Amino acid sequence: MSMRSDDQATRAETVRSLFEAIVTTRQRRNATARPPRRAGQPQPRTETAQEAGDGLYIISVASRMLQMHPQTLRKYERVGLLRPSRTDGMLRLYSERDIAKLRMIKHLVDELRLNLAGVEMAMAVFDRLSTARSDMDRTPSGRPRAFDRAMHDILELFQGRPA
Amino acid sequence: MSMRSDDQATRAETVRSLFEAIVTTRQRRNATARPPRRAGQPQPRTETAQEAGDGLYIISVASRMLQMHPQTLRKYERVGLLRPSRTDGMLRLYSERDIAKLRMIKHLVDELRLNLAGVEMAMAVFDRLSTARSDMDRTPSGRPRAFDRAMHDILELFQGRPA
DNA sequence: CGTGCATTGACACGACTCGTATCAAGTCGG
DNA sequence: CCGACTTGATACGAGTCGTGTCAATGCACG
Repeated sequence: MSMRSDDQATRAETVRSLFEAIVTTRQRRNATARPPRRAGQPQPRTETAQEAGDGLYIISVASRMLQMHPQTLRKYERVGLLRPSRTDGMLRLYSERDIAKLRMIKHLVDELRLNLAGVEMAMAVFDRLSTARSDMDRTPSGRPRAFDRAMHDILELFQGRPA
Repeated sequence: MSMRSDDQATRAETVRSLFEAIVTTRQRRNATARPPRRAGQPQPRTETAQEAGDGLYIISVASRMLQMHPQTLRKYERVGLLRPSRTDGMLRLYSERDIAKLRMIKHLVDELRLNLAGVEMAMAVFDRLSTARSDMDRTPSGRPRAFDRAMHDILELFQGRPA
């Protein structure tokens, strides 16, 4: 009882990083434009049609990474939970941030048993909270307003704002 | 199109009060112990089996007030969303606060299409937020801590805290 | 103190949601 | 140009949720 298995511990750690991943990815996207991809390297990667480089994955690769069915990924996009970019030929391209988001969705659905409406709500709440958090870090003087705005937004979410 | 029907307007007002009702009821419960029930009065109420007095309603009355099926109310209690008090004979007694909670649940299920797991999550988030709010009002000096604690709690909810 | 109506818990059924399987048509890269 | 992959659409099984029904029990009223 008092002993946590290693599996439990690592799973908890993974879960904790689900949400951090999304904000950090968002921050990185704003901060550094593109650090990797050294120019001199001759790109010895095999790079079949599977990979599009630079942290973009087509659906087969993404679904294998996430252990999720490709049709599930397509359905999530269909209901508006996600919007991966596309190639010219309309092939889906999942970014690292998309992957993190999908991992979070998978957790909310599989572990917490939320339906897709609940997932949408949870992600919206999370978004408002992390926005307030970063606003507070940026301008500590406006802390109360940030919280009040987040609370107001979340209350409106609960009240069924369509947008 | 540009004209909102009275029905829409009143419904929006009702929805806005759903959440307020819960906190105000909670506050009232803490503030004044029990103002009604004058001792000298001979209790001239007809009081069929329908009413238990003092803002307590048996299931048939509650379900009629809320336009919800009695079995639905029982199921909500069964899954842990609610815990109405009971008479000695195990009859359910729904308080005003229970009614407000049920109204909120009805909205989350019917309008926002959440499943019961989502309802539980939403109510827990709402609880953490309103707790933080009242903490902040009580001790303005500890504002940042209140927000951080609420955010931390909500994050843990998303991570699947069983309790 | 009995009689009739309401409530209790348990079970079952229909509608809906969600993940998955399948299909023909179109896309991609060698 | 060809084979492997992706696309959107459709269909099916499993699970959830609201509701209906049932026998047993509680409660108010005469």
